[in-house]
Amino acid sequence: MTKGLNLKDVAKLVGVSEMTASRALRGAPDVSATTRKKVEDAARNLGYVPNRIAGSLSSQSVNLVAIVVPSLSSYVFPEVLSGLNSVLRDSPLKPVVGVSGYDLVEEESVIREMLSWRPSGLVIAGLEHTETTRNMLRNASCPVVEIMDTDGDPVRHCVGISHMDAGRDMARKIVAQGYRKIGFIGTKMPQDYRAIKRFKGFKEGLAEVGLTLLDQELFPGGSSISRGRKLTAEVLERSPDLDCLYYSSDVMSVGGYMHCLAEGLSIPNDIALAGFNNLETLNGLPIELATTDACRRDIGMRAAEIILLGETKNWVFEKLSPKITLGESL
Amino acid sequence: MTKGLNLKDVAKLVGVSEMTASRALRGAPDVSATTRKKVEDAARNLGYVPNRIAGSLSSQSVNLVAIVVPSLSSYVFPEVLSGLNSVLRDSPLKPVVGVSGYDLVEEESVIREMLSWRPSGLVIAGLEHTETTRNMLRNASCPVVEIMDTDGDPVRHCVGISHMDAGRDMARKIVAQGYRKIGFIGTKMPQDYRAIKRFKGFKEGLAEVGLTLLDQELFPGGSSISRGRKLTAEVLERSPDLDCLYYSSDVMSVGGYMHCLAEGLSIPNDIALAGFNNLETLNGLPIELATTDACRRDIGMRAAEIILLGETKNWVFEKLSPKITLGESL
DNA sequence: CGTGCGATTGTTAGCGATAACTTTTGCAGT
DNA sequence: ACTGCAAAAGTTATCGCTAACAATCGCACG
Repeated sequence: MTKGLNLKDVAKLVGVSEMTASRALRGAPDVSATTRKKVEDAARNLGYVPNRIAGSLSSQSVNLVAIVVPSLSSYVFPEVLSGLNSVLRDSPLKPVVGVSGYDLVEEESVIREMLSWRPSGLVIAGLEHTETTRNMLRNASCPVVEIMDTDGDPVRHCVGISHMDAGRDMARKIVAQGYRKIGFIGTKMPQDYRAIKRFKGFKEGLAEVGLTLLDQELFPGGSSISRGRKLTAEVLERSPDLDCLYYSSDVMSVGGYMHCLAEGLSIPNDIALAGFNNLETLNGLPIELATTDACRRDIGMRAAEIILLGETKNWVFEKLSPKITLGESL
Repeated sequence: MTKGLNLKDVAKLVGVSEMTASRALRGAPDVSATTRKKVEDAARNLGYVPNRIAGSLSSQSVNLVAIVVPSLSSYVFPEVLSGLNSVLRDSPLKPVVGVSGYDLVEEESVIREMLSWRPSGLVIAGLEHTETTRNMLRNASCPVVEIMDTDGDPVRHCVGISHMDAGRDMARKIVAQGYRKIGFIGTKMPQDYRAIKRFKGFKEGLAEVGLTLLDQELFPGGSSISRGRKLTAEVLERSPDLDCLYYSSDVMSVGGYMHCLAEGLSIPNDIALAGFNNLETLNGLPIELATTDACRRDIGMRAAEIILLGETKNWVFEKLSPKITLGESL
């Protein structure tokens, strides 16, 4: 930040005051067309890039929306971002992304960093935060939206789905399809609160008809097709009786499908599979795998709309309804 | 940005000057342990979040690194980010991500926005930019690194691979394996310059032994498994003679594999497949698909290291060597 | 040719922090 | 008790831009 090229240089070159140059470049009114053009040309020729740090400090406004997500290495959050983007595109607000790595302490530090730039809005995935984080959210002077999840106690605005319900509903569908020897395979298990809620809801759904899980595998690492395949192999090895597997993510269920392909298992006759998220990955597979659509894009869009409203007093609480697809694997 | 909670409030509460409070909170020297503790407690109790806009304007330094990528909706760039992150984690610098959507005009606007915050570094994917963008990059007072690609004319630092070479090398491998009736399937074709370069290099590689493509399909939309499957079906329908298909992306070749599964085609006997990127997706498949590892994580790490050096005069030009995996599909 | 009012342009005063410099404090050493 | 000096705390001046208010300018109009 050494290069000294500022508004004064542009103004001097044109022979107007800084104020006039400022107005011209911002497209503010009260500047004659000729002056505006001269200023714009000068700015372009000099390669002037406005200093938004100074501008924001002065105008007390920042055109940024902070988005904090646990990870970008899955198709889940990029699609939320895409929804956010599609709405923010038509506004002066720009999204800025931070990654918390499924770690509440890291999340706290990322959020503090974001808030220190005084954004016009803050969007965070999840309802679980450190107490300090919750305090920061409460004190923030911009709209704050917690997204993805509605099972809990939002600090401010909230848009998401109930993962408890999603798990329970899938359990009911599975039971309704006649499966009784059911297993669960989850990843990021201690850290991914939403996956835990689905797991909990799922078990409750089974309990409604007196069923319990025949087997389960809770893997601490992240989801991947290869991991899904490996864990499926392990679980089926030790519990060959299973007739249905519910996964915490579609990525994992695809891995399960790969295992079945490799082993020549027939789906859903030998084993039924169900995942979660309705990821794009499911689309080109030879068979359609059961899943729950998590409304990711909608959630992103609604969050953006709430930010644009600028409301910081009457909190929005919006619970979307995820839809289950049975496909051919249940 | 209305809430008035600033350093003065904290200082007043403790009964010290703003300067002392500032020093205490930044961990600067020349503050007694007792005063520091009092200030920290007061800040915590008030829920004070420093205003980095003011701080940066004053100190003329910003702890942000701007990263501009075409898209987050593929595994390609998140992995670059992960590499960047892993290096920046141990520094005071924070990554901030912007998305250009494979659009040079949008890229220009995103980069201008980023530079207006006077970051400590800028990382951009690709070597193709508008002339205005190139000017901004030249004038930027922070280190600028163009990543992913080395076939072209970098403005500043550059870390990447030669996609021309990558395409040519794959062509040679394919020829060496004995295939002669070769097709190509690409996506994002007018916009993805790197995919175009691979395609070009690939055709040159074939030309070295007097071969030309038997068929090709250049799809303007993005990659997906379903798209890969569909296009593979179309191409094989109209050109049943093909013995090998090269795709612009692993996502597409997986789609091709899905087509083969569904149609009962044997790989590589009926048709050989090769993709690009070495995405994680390839890992759990029943067979190992041929691909080129694009060194994405390494590129991210090297870019971060260059930014940390802070060098703005002697440009680094680093060309990494991608490795080809033949797998079982070639 | 002076008046008046809208269109333009300029001037002044911060925004909230920090760099650089100055002043005060605390206390060892004589 | 007094000097000397490092440690601790305070003052002042910006950083680059914009809000708010003040001053001109240009020209239609009576």
